[in-house]
Amino acid sequence: MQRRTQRPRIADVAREAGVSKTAVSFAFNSPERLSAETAVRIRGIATSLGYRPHPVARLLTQRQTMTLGVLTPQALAVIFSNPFFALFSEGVANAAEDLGYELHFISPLHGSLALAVGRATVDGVVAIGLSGDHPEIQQIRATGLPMVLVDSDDLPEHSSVVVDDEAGARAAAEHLLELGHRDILIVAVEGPALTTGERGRTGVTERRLRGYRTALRAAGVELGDDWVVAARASIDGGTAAFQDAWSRGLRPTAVLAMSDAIAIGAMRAARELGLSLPGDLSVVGFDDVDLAAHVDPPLTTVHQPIRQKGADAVRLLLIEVEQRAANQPEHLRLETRLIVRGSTGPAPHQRQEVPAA
Amino acid sequence: MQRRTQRPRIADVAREAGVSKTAVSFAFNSPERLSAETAVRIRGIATSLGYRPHPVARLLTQRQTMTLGVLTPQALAVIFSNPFFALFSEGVANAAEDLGYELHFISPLHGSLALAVGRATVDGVVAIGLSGDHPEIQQIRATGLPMVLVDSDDLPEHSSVVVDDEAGARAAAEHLLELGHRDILIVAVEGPALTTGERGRTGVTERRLRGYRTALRAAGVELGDDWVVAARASIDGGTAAFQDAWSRGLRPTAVLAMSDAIAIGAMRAARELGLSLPGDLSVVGFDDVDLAAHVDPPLTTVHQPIRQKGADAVRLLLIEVEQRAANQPEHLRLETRLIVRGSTGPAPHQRQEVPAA
DNA sequence: ACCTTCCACTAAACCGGTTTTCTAAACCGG
DNA sequence: CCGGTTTAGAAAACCGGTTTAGTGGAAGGT
Repeated sequence: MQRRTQRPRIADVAREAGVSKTAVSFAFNSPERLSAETAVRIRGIATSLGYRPHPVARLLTQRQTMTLGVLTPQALAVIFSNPFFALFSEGVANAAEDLGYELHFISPLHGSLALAVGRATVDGVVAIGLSGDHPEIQQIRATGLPMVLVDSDDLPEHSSVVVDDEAGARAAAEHLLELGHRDILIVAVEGPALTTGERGRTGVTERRLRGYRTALRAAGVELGDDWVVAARASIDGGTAAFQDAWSRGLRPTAVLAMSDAIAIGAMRAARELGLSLPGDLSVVGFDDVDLAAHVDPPLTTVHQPIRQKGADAVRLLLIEVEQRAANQPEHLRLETRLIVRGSTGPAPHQRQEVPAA
Repeated sequence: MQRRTQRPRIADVAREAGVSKTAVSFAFNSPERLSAETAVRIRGIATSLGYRPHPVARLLTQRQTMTLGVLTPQALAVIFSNPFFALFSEGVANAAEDLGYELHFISPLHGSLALAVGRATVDGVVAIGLSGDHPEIQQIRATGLPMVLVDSDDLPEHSSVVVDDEAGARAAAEHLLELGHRDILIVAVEGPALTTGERGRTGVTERRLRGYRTALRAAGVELGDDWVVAARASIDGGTAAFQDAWSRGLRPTAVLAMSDAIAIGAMRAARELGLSLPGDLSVVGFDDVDLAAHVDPPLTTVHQPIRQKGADAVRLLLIEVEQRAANQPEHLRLETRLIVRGSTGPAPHQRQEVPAA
């Protein structure tokens, strides 16, 4: 009654072949240390037994996993529904693959990101959207894992890659102001940053908001508190946010959206309310995902080099991973630029008076 | 000159605390087996030393990694640029996360998918687009790793999730035929299936092609060999393919594209050639990604439940992973359905005569 | 014939934990 | 005060490989 229907171990192969474990290991990893015939014979027996080296066991001695982690403070399901993240992953994957690394996605496990990081068998992580005020940041850093921050640079000891969100946002707002808009609705990405009030001054949302505000203030435009709303980072989120603002009586002539998905959702909501684009309403997005150029009307948006962020982050990470020296962290800031397409136009001369939905 | 600047091991903590390795292990994993004060003291010393259990070492004894692999025959960079895959990942991630599993993406390593699978430390894999005639399929199966196939069901021993591609394609073609189209260009997804001629009868491309052909044949429409072209599965790929067909003198009144991205690319190319949509050219896509409803004109396409495919695949995989019994493989076939939007319309009455670009 | 070198392979240590088995002391009822 | 049960922790085996440090015999040089 042997319940040993397990997978064969190296010792089983060794016994069957009448050699030592060492010889079997050599047959797989350094066949030149064995006579050709022995190596072939051992490998033959191994395959006939269905043996393959246990990947975890070999990881234990080879001190690296050849795997990179992508750390996300949100659930993966949220992340993958975000086209921004798909582009970012593309950049990461491209760089990682070139260098022979695989990718492991790390998201909060049982609610704890630190726990997930602690369990992860990776050589280093690229953390996207992890800011210095994350509640578990200390524990995460305590793992000692090489880490590169993306879209956050408030942990100077870690290399980072950010884009100039503030300048991009400012350009977006200035564009609308030049077109004569004064009643501008800002739709932010919902997240801890907004809901915790003054904390989280370091996130993407805050930087973009600061850019918008700077431009508006410089133009002498008053921005009412309820003209800044939050939305889930999805098309539906944008639709809901615009509908909500509209139903609260707000009648913007332009929308500054913090992501393209939100912008597209807002456009949809506006259409459903009978508004014409960009005649009645101008919309500016952020990110310039592939989608942006293909919607109707093509979306005016702030371009940021998303793929490159991913690729650069991997590059910086590998500097740290591969040379275990105490190298200086590097901080990259990439440019953004406004891409004017068809979703923005001159402000209507008078406040529009369209029928409510 | 001690070059021991390594991370602390469990033995270091044990020595420092004056206890055995066992006690340290207990302090972390089953503190109830220690007196409360001892457990607290040990954990305190551990943190002060910066100790955390080595994740690989603990994987070796806990016989599972709580990680699922997503196996893709193509490079990850290709994969992530495909909106279809983002949706699929979303479904996979959602299901995996609910069950406490993390995700590891496995793509060919140094050109070999089997090598990558062999090295991967996962409890099972979801293989997307891996057909039975993949050159390394035997080696991949030899790993003995639980595996669920998506978009392929020609390995009966493995559970699988497919959609009714053929019926969907047929519906798409019939829709165009009913609108009076007879000159229909088919743009397939490029891949091994097409380039190897008759081999690979099992892939998505072949099933869809069969659906198109069945409908056309039933309507007595002749389909010239050069009216089936291949394109990279991207917007640009679709643009290039349509331009190429046009420059070869083809003048279709409709396009059957095997992915939404290709369809959108073809629409762009058509626009650039001065065609109006759907007046001069009707286009039908496949997949119904989020994007499809938001382009101009909204894309008529074949909907398939992509997220659900991912979620179902994980569900089937976990049945196999968690109960190591010899359970029966399960084969799911999900439905597709045609979504008619604005990109299709009646065929122009006479062959159009538009100026070449 | 003797010493050295090389070859092909083995034994044992090691990677860093977990788990099983065992033991000494404390506890407990009668 | 005695035998039996807990309790708290230690010792050793184990997970499944890789790597280091040998080792015996054959070949080569003189």
